[in-house]
Amino acid sequence: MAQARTQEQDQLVSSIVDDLQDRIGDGDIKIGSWIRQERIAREYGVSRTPVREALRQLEALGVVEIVANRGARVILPSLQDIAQAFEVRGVLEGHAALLAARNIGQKELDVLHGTDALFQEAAEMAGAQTEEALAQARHIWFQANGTFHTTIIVASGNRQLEMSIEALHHRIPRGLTWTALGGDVRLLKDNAEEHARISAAIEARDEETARDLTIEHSRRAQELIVMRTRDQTSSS
Amino acid sequence: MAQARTQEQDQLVSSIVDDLQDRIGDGDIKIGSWIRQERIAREYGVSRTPVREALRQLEALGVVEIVANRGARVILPSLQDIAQAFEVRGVLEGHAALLAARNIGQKELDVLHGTDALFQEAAEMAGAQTEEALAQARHIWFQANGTFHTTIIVASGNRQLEMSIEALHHRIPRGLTWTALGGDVRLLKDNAEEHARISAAIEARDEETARDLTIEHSRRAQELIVMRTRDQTSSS
DNA sequence: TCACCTTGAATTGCATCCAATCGTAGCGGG
DNA sequence: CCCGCTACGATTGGATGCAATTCAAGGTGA
Repeated sequence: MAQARTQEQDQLVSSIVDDLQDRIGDGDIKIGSWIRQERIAREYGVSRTPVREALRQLEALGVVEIVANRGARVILPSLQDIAQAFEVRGVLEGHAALLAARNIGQKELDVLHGTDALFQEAAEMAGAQTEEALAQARHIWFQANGTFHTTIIVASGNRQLEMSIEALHHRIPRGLTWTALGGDVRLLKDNAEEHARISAAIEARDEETARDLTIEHSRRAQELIVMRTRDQTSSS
Repeated sequence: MAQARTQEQDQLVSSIVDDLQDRIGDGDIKIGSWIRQERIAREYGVSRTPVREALRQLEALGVVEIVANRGARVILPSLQDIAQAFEVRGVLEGHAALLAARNIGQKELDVLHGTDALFQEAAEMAGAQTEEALAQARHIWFQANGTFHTTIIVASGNRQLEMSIEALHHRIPRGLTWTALGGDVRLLKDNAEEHARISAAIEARDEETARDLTIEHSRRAQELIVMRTRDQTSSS
């Protein structure tokens, strides 16, 4: 096992970082919980050294906080943190959409339009209301949403913008938007509509509209999340 | 020596990170140069272990790149990277200015206006053209510029925005704007004027103007830097 | 009963050690 | 003279060991 590692060269640390990030994103590692070096090291079959380096990176990324002599804990953002992150996200992705409207190529436009159908499909599938259909709708929506935003950001052609947005995303739990949409067909249809309108504005090379719609899109998600979180915390 | 360390608790790694960042920012460690773990470790009187963790953090911060089995190198951003970073910076700080216009308090407003005189002073001092006066002008300008931007960002009240901007700043060499201004009295006066206009817009609670002026301010700095860099590289 | 102290398991922080890798200088064959 | 190969120094990558710290449980005395 240690031998296989010599193949992977160094990417050991980065692969641990990526994997931990995924596990945190997927909820496998709970928000606010402690991450034990020894445990992670055993899971990956390595010593604590690379694990510690990975945790340091996650700290710099804003994913965990390291408390002296206590260890690393997954950061638990407050509702205000999340709301503010969505505001920044709107500004950044809005600008990405503006640039995308200017710079996007036909190929990427096709990819963008390809997601339209997926968003529709997810919305309709959620109508079935069965556990299974919802899970599948969730999967499709995630796929489409990821592709949609990534495509726009890459199409913007601004790598610094890309990095800033990515860093921001790492600081907020994944899947919040989907949770806020809550499988509500009405909301999902609206969501699909918003995406389609943004695509259209980009295709029409209407930079300002693409930006404004994206900001609005982010703000809507933010409001849903805030509302939903308030409901949950007040009803529990 | 190792005993003294037990006092400092853990902040060892973070203090190394901060210090290295400063040294890179000040040009003490050159852009594009390699950072040798052993050397840094000796300088701080520690082993390589905490140094490596610090370097991992700097990697995550986008300050250095770590090449497998070769070490850490201070990232050398291309002119395009810098231009794009300034564009993003304009968008982010523009939004910060907008929020600041909404949320700033009297105390912070005073701080902001306090910088007006400093910018003026720096501009006039640069007129002397002596080596000494320039160095002092540089110092005053840096002080004022740091205070100005920090105040606006903090006054925005959005911590995620603050973090995003800070992260962005770490990715571009410091002092570029000053270099681009090049001690030119005319440019420095313009620069002072721009700052004053932004302050005024914020005080007047004119959110959109504050934002637009800030974006324009960033764009102007970007253009100066691009021009100046082009000149330097073509004339050498 | 309760405050306070002690003790020990769990865990982290750092140092040290060894293996793996890279770049280069030197060497020999063509 | 040049190309390729090898050996070696410099350096990094990861494992291990040990001291320091934290937290909690148990014990002691008033």
